[in-house]
Amino acid sequence: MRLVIARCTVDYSGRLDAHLPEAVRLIMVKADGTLAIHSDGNASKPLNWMVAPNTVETTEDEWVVSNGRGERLVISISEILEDVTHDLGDDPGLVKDGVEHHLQALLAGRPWVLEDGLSLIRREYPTDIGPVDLLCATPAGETVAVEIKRRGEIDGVEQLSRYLERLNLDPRLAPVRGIFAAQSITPQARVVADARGIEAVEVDYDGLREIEDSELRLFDIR
Amino acid sequence: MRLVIARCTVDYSGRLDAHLPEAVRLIMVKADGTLAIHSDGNASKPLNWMVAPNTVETTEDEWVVSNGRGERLVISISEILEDVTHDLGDDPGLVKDGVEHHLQALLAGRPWVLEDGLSLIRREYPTDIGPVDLLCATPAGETVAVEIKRRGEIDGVEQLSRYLERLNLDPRLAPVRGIFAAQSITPQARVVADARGIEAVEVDYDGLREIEDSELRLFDIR
DNA sequence: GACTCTATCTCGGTA
DNA sequence: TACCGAGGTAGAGTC
Repeated sequence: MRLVIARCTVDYSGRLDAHLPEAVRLIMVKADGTLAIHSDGNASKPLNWMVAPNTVETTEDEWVVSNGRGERLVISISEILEDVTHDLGDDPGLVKDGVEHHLQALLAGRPWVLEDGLSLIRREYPTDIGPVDLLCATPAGETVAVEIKRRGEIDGVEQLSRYLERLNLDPRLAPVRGIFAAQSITPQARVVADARGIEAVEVDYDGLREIEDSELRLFDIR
Repeated sequence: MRLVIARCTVDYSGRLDAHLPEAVRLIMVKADGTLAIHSDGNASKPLNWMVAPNTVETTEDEWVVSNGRGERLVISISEILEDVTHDLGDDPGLVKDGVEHHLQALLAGRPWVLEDGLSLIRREYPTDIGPVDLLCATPAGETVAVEIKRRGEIDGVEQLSRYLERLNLDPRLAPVRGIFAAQSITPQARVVADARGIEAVEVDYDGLREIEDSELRLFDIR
């Protein structure tokens, strides 16, 4: 990684056109060529950037970064105040916990916590407007579509409504009803779900994870 | 701005839980306290971050960043390889061109490119759930609501549907139909638009801008 | 402060 | 590769 602090102007042309007047900024260049220009205040995001894969050509007072999709970033440098380079090596990467995907995996393994007797048909059941998180069946042979969110808000209920609309066009599945599952559900989302005949269920993520842990210990499969 | 390159581990707890094993990384601290941790590859985004307003407490081998919303970032430092600080001063800021707002301005000036004979009633027509991009009229006196996006995806059709629902409650306007305009429209968005009786129109931003340029030259009003 | 919407969104997954 | 959905979305604007 190379870090340069310099007085510069910047022009970007690509997905839009943008210009930065002269000022002192940080230019960060990563090992893969990804480049970002940061100011000191008022934003965690860079002012300008260009992600790899790209080409960086540097002369003393001008850097030209371009890529294969017609984007071009030109940095004109009038003064360099700092210029350091370090090899950081590979990063072992981030371990995340608590995201929607993990919640989906937990519920796919035990759909009966959403409704007694429910069993999984498949995860990510495809429709022509995108995949349904879980498609399940009741003991009576009904079909149930489940949409899972970490935070249950109105757009999630609308997403499930769209899926139900499409699924109910399929005579092999219809009638399909919906369950909206989330760690927390806003009152507004609950109102909309009720109005559409969709059941809204809050699930206890930490509780589910503990159950999973104890099951794993029980069967000694760690 | 302070730039530290250090061997460290990181733990974040807040909107989710995340952990970074030990490795060499860049820690960037901006003047307002905004902090970001970058690796050298595979991402333009930081691995972890915490935006201002926050509190940063540093001891020699541990930095604790916390904010008022229960988020907490702990950096355990085992070795510092670089530590530089520069005052970058205020940044004059970015000038942009080519975003949705411009597309809206261009289409407001010539709505007939969306549909023959269409004329503008007003831009940013207010409803109680937000402003409609363009409200237009046909020669026959029909009302048409236009939603404009750079990229036309399902969310945009959903947004227009909500506006149409509200607008059709107003007896002075009803019936109102919709046009969904974007530089590109996904097949899924098109399916949903069709199902709702909304017309989906792809528009050519560069072409529109050229037409505008030639009109300006024609009337010599530059 | 709460709500809404845009974004050079970025990023990961999948067909 | 293109497309689609999630995101600790971030950030700006409005009320």
